[in-house]
Amino acid sequence: MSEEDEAAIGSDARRGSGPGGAAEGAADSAAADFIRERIAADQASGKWGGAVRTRFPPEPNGYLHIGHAKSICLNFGVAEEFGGSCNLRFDDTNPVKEDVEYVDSIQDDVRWLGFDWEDRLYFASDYFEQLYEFAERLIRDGKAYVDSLQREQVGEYRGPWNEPGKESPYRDRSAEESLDLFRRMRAGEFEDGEHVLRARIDMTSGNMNLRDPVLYRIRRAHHHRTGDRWCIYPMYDFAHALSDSLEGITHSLCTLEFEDHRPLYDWFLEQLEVDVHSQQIEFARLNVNYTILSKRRLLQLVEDGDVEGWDDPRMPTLRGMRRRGYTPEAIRDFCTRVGITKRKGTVDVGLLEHCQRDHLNRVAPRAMAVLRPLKLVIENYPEDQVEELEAINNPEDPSAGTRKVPFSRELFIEREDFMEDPPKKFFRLAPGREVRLRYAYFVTCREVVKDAAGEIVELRCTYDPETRGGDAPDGRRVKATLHWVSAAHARTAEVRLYDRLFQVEDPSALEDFKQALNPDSVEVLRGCRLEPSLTGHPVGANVQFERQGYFCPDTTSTAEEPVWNRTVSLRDSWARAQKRGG
RNA sequence: UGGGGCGUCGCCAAGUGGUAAGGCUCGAGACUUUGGAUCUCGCAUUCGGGGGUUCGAAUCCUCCCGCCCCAACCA
Repeated sequence: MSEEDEAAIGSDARRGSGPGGAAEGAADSAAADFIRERIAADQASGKWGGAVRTRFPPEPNGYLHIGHAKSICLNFGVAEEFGGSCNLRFDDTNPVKEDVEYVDSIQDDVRWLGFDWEDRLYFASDYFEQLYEFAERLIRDGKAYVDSLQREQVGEYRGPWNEPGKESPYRDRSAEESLDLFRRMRAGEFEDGEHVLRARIDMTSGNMNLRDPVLYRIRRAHHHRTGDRWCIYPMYDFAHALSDSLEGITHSLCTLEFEDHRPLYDWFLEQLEVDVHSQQIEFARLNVNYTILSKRRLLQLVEDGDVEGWDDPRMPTLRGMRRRGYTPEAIRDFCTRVGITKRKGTVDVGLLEHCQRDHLNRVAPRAMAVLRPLKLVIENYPEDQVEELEAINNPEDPSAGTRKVPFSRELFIEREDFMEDPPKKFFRLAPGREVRLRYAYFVTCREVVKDAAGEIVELRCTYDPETRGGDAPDGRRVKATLHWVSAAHARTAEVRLYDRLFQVEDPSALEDFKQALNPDSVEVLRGCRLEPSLTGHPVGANVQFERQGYFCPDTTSTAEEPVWNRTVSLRDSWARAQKRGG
């Protein structure tokens, strides 16, 4: 979106390079998708005078999710790449479902994702007066009429796919009569549902959208922007096509289910002889396995309390992902890697996770945190001594520098880093075995202390003072390096580990998608110990807990009671090997 | 059943008549003070199927099969 970015948009700067020079890790010069090819062709042929104007047209009836991100990246991305612009337009033609809560959150989410519509914020409702004029014109031209059939009758007359529909007895109403009725509809003289304005197209068309589609319905509902000024509201097809035209949209990109609406879209623009006949192009919407991307169903989860809200970290909403710690860079990278085609498919969440790890690996500072603490006492380490050991903040980024981490006689290590009776390939701590404590010393386990119940409560170890920093002067090697935290200096925190919200790949295929909800989608760990440098870490700021994953403080986190979310775990080849081996 | 689309590796996805890119996943190895990262190597004789055209087809023709969307006064 910046000037530099636009300047950098060469003929093949198709992918990646979102705002802020985002997706560096993404494919460099990948082939353009069919939409970009088409736009490039239009630009080359001089159609539209080389202009490219797109729009992202959400209906403010829910929160944006990862599926919308694909569309946002496409629309804003294409505009940016071709030196055009992208509008943010709310498709707010159905007041009973829409709310300002959503228009606010949507703007916030689009901005967070990294896109800027500058002063081009529009609402279909801003065009209500113009749309009304267009409607009157259609009536005057004999291309639309007021129908007074009952709602159910309209459906019956439309007929089934395989037979032609029946024309409404009101279809031949004179233009004058229809015009009068339509004006009175607007004036509020009729009850909801009493009349409807329909286009006069073709009741025998194989395309149901052309069987005299409804243009306006009477709906006495308070609109979030126009209040009670209107009691008739335009339908999507009519409003959308004309809003696009009014805004001078050159390429109107939408999802596949609108493919057979295109003839209707074109019909409106042709009949009304508008200046700009926008081109609608359809692409496949995004699907991700183990989740659900349906505003209706997501709303249900929220309303039924299956999740904490729209921003629950397990939700595929942009809000939820943001709270969980997902970054705009990763989401944008994901969207470009997924591509744009007309094939419906389902992308593996693994790709999303990979994109997130890829980004965070490069930018997230490292720290040590023990999630399931096991006390480790170094018997030969001085009782009251404390050393400040130097640790690297990010091995992938030398400029991130180093920090000091306190080390003392009593530490905590991860419970799963010790096994009393280790299997063959287990390299971590075990009785009599020596391992390295990261950035500290080599320690050897001398004794395992258990409580009455036989539970391991403490490990007694000895350390080798010669190995300070983590290297043995005699060249001695260890097979494992463990993270740790000094017991006296550690900060206690709650950590939430998230797993997929659903346990089946395609919950929407089920009769009741809720049956597939994963009962273990969140595991709350209390009493976790964090290294002191993490104290007061800002909400949402990502850090890698070494050997474990990427985490960030939750929105509910406070200085007194820190709460961290795991965004995504690190790849764990040990865990995978174990799983594989049964 | 009428209309509109889509079928290339487990998942995405290039390919547009010249002899199957890439990413993710997965497997093997190297390296490693994160069993992370990185690095090497491997992973479709075959493009939903059958015919045909052609010196040559995933790409052209043809027939068939499969899947998705559409009968809201939702978007």
